Amino acid sequence: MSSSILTPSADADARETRAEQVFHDLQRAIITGELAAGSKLSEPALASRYGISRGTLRAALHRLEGHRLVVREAHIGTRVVTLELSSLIELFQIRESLEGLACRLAAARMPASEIASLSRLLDQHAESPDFSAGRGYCHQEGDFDFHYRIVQASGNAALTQMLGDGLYQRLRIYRVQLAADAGRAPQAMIEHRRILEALAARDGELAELLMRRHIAASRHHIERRLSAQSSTEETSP
Amino acid sequence: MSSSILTPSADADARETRAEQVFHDLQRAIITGELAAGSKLSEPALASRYGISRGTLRAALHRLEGHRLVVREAHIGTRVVTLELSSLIELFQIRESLEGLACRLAAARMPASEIASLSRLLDQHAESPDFSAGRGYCHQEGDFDFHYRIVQASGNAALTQMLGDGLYQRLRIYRVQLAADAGRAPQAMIEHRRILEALAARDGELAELLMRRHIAASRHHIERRLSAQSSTEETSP
DNA sequence: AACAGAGTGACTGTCGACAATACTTGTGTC
DNA sequence: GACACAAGTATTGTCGACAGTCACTCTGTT
Repeated sequence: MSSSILTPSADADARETRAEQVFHDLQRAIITGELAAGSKLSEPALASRYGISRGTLRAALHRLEGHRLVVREAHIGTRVVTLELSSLIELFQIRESLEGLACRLAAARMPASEIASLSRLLDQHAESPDFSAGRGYCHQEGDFDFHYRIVQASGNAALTQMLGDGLYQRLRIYRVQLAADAGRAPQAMIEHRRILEALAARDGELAELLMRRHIAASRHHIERRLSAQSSTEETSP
Repeated sequence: MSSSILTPSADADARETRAEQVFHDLQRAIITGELAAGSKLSEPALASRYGISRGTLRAALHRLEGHRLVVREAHIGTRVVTLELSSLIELFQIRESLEGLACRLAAARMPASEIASLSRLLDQHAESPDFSAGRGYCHQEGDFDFHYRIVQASGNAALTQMLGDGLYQRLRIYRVQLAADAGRAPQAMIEHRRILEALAARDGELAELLMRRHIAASRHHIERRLSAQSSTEETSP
């Protein structure tokens, strides 16, 4: 089997529809901040930019709306979702609950080979230059890889879809733009290892508890970081 | 002044778009089973049936896809989601987790007036003829009203949207077609009252625990009911 | 000068038609 | 009789154009 760890996007398949190509590209642009949060998306402008018809572009926008990456209002237009601290906290509360569930399920069903593979993934992360420098890791793709692979191992397809297609995409917007997890990489690595140990021991209750604490700690870290950031920016408009 | 700006008759909402009207009607048709699960939705047929263009109908189908009520495949077509027991169990696992979270949050934030209002709602349910007859209640709108109002009281908008726009709609498909909760109404009523008591006592931990048990009991009830049903229907195709 | 209203401009909603792809049917061969 | 292949049909993807609605501007009045 090809050992490529894929993100759920970015497969430029020839059988892919134009609307799907544009959807994926817009999704990437929104996540990376290339399209600023809250900015309006003009249908004629985007259609001509991608060289497609407005109808095709609207299909892509509708898909983005389904993934909660844009909000549409009748006769008004389409805007990229805005990111507010309160919404970010809400998403982390949901993550805490759902990934705890995923951990409990994964402890019972995850194959030993997959557990070993995840352990090697953590080793790779620990050896990466980004991690050694104290930056990156958490707001990289890799962090979601660890979490996402546990979610996949839960065997709950609806859960995997709900987190992978919806929640994680939205969270990546925050991560890229706010660098929300900066400085927490070493502690997060320790917590990841402990979660993996609980999974290896087939202790679902413990794995759930550790994952909930891990995500709660991330949430608290972001809360402190953003509140401090906002207090130093009181003079800016 | 000219008295006839609007004819007050039969115009559902003039500000609602045709595509939105059709979306709501298709959503209703799917939930009620008027459109059978797994059946294919022909764009030309539906467009002519609603008297709209195919482009407009496609917008409605895209919104249904976003709500996970239909699945679309490029160059193949659109089908109503199929309901399988395994998926139903998955959705209940997610509900158990998320509504437990909602209960814990609601215990801290729910206004006393809303708790009193919910108590009166349960009284109404208990007095309804459907409940006394031992049928209904649970797979009525009212059951979701109780649950949904707790979710709303959690104050987590993302959670409310995730459950209300997504999960509950899909669950209603099962409820309508399988009458999954038949016979459990009295027990469910007792559990609802205990959850409400925990909320009134501001005991978030207990409220979460009770809600999780309540939903788990529903899940077990459905599992037993459907396994028994499938064993008696072995002769049917 | 400030506010209200009409007019203009742009954008979104909707439509019908054309092209590309998938499914169906009929035929021929083994 | 069954299977494989090819033509035909139906359905989906895409496009350009028209109509309705909203936002902005400019003018006129108080």
